[in-house]
Amino acid sequence: MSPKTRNVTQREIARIAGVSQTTVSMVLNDRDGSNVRIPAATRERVKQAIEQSTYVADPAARRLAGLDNQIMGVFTYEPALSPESMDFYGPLLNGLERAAEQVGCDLLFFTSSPVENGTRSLFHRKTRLRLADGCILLGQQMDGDDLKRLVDERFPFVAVGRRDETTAKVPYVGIDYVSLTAELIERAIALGHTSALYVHRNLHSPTARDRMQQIEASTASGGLRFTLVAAEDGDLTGLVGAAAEAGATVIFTEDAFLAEDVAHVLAGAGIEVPTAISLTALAEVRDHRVNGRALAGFQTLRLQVAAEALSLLQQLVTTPAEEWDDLETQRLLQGMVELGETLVERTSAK
Amino acid sequence: MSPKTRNVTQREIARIAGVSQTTVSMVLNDRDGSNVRIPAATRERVKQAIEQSTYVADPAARRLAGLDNQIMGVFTYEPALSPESMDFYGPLLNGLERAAEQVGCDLLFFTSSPVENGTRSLFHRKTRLRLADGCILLGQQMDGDDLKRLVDERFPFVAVGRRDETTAKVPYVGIDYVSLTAELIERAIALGHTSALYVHRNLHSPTARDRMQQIEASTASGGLRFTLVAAEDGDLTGLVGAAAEAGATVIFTEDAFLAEDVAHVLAGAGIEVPTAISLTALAEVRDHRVNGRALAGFQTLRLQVAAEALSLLQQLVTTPAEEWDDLETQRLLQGMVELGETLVERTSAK
DNA sequence: ATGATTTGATAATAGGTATTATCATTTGCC
DNA sequence: GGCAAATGATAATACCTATTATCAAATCAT
Repeated sequence: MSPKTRNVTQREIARIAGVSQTTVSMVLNDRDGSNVRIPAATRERVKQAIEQSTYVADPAARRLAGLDNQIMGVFTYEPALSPESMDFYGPLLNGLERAAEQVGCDLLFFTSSPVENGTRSLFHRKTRLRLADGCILLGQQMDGDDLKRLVDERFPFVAVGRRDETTAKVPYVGIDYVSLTAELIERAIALGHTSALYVHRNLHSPTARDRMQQIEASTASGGLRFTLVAAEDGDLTGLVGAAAEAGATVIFTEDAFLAEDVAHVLAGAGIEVPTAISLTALAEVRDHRVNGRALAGFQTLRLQVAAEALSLLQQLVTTPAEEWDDLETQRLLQGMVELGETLVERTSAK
Repeated sequence: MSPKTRNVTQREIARIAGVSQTTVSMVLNDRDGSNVRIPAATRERVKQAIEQSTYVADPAARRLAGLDNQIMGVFTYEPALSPESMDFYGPLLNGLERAAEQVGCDLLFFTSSPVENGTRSLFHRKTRLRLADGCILLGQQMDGDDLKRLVDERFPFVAVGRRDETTAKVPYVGIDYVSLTAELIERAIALGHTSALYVHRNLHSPTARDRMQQIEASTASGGLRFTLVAAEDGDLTGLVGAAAEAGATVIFTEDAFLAEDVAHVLAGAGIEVPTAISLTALAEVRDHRVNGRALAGFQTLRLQVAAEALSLLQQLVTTPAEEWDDLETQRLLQGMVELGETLVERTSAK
């Protein structure tokens, strides 16, 4: 068995071409100036030597020397590749992969990140974060301390989803839920609805606040009157009663799964969607169906969000930290309202 | 705005604890021997300093010094995160993620790898392969040159799926399709079948040969007589004729999708599955259904395959290349036959 | 008391790349 | 011919960690 083959280095190339390691580096990086000059002949000789060999720059050495490596970290606060997560992460990861292939960069998934005192943390004692040029953060809920520290350390990163709750200015790419919610409420009003239910889980995430803001605004301005129904861990008793009491003719839910649950509970009470009552999610609906009908809601173009996030991240990486303020680092993409077949004209008046 | 914070290094820790960088390194790695001794007092002082700080070892420097990093590369010959690929890659990636989290390692997806002269190559001029401790290779078809070079360079890697076509000994974890195929044929025989069709695509992949081997063996031994039907790009004209001519009472297909196509063509000819003819895939069937019935085939436990692959890879990484022969580097896992509801007792005799 | 050994710690170096500073040689000019 | 400037190339260094070699001081043995 032959001895372990050592990797070919610039020094090796230099030996072959009869120059110094410095010269090889200069040729590789097309460096040429008043201080360093390399005539075409020498340049060609070195290039030949490289071409003949299997030389590949050592990424570790490059990184140590402070250069970029076209490696972007990906951090998720929960497992991203499980079947259950696919509904949410799938399109994002798909978008990331496509964009990464496009621009020629690799993706480092921080699948380690052990659970420390309850929650996953990006900064554990063995984090390989610094190996990446930058990092994409995915997840509904993310740790405020992580975000703050990333900002403080001037580490290039982009969060997917709006994140302006913290004091630090967090770069993000998200969807404009405010506009979407407003638009869908408008639509319901145009269809003759005056009283609605909003079935939500918790109200702590930024997007939850976005929706709530519009819902409160609508109720305040007398556009569409909302009654809130909290569904703690999917508990929907009280739903039917609340609907009857409010005389609601349309139900908004926080997400598509909740909409399915709601439809199920309504069906149990003999209330048919959408003939008896309209139903719509204030979230991505993809191909969710209720009673065989396409659920109304949003189309959030997660593929584009992911691509935009990677693009922004690359800009951050290639821009010195002092000039980051010149970039638009907080970007909201416009989604689309998906009318579906479950949001229809007001039928039963009360 | 504060100046860019430099990362805290061992040198910095050393300065705080009043020792040398060497000592810090020794403490971190619990080094202690005849040559280097550190009294408990000093050791404690250094540990304190580290604890107080945010010190994290620089992975690039570690790598450059020839150490491992708990980073495993993942290479796929096609996009792995697209919805279309999910059927095949999904369970594998899920298994990888779980196993990686378990053992605390990160996954570096080589999503760059541009297309060079027709096919994707692991070894392009900017490959970041060496940044990983080892690499998992995924994909139905993989490049023989890549495999050979990996073996030659003694780079730790594991292929998912049997790979013994090449001269070099490729470490792999796969499913024993030979046993599964044999078992399913036995089952068909026990159900009274004597003549079968095998509908296949190409016959070049290793698993395709596995299946074919058993099919030929069965035909030769007079167990179950097979007639081959090639479905070039899904073209299934000739299917019905071949079935009639051979008097086949059961159809085997190369994969589940092909089984669905076959069922469709049969239905078009007024032949019902499984009442008129039995149908089974020689591949993973998961929750594929034909005429509302669970398709017969295999259960290949891809989650376990992925976990086993990562486990083997870790063994390779932590074992010097000279001793690799002592490990079982070619592993076949036993899958399970999934009887389903489309492989039934022979009905129509011919 | 003095040579041998143990103890505690560090200087020096490797690993591969990029950059800065430096140097020797050649060319240009009058 | 002699000095300034341009040219071609390299030595030295930084990046950070792990390891090997080295060294001074303290302890031991006789």
